[in-house]
Amino acid sequence: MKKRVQPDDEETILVAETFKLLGDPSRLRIALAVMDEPVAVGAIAEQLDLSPSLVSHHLRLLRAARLVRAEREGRTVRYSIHDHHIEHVVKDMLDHVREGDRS
Amino acid sequence: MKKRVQPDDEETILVAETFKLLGDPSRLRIALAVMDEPVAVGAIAEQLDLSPSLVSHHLRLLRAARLVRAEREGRTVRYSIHDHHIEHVVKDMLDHVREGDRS
DNA sequence: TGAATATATAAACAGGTGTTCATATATAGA
DNA sequence: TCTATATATGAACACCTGTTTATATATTCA
Repeated sequence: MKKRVQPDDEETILVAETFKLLGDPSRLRIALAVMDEPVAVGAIAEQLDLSPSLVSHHLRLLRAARLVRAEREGRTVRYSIHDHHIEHVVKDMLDHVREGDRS
Repeated sequence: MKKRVQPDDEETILVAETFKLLGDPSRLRIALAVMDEPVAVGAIAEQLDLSPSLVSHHLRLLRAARLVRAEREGRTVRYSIHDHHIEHVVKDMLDHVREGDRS
């Protein structure tokens, strides 16, 4: 129950790996696409104009890092953002980028 | 002054690029190292056991993305985290990772 | 100016990674 | 079972990226 502040090496690597997942445009778009509601793999692929195979590949990684969660419903599997935590991280970073443009 | 929610393609790529920067262990460690106070390049290199050259390389990227800021003081240049925004992003992600370990 | 220290930059290489294509698995309905 | 649809997985490849090494720039002090 002790609240550590500075991460050890293992945690640092885990955090970096998670950031890296969001560091790819396709994966980030997928994460954004499932932000509001559960979306099926095929629907994500259509919306983002990516192959279902590629979307599935990325979803597996995102899921392994608990960035998204899956729920099966018959033949389709719907993915959604894992929790509000991740939502905040993405939105905060978006705010950071938007603060940067002097337009 | 309009508050957009969904990023366009350009913003998405920028956000991804910024996440990618934090997605490398060395760069993340550097970002963490300058979290509390401005630290000189050489001091960061010593503390993290990285070459000054490598640290400088990474700092240039972090600086270009406004993740850190630099202030020169004579021969030394001290770097610090750019703002609390970035601090939150990193700490939130750390929390996410820590929620994951069932130990 | 010249030497010493602190950063920064350039080129090059090895290892990693996103994507595609082919194939496999899973579920539903007939 | 057979067919059709929705996801998932494996292998291969082209491109990218972190790191090293060498060199350059910047600042201080004598």
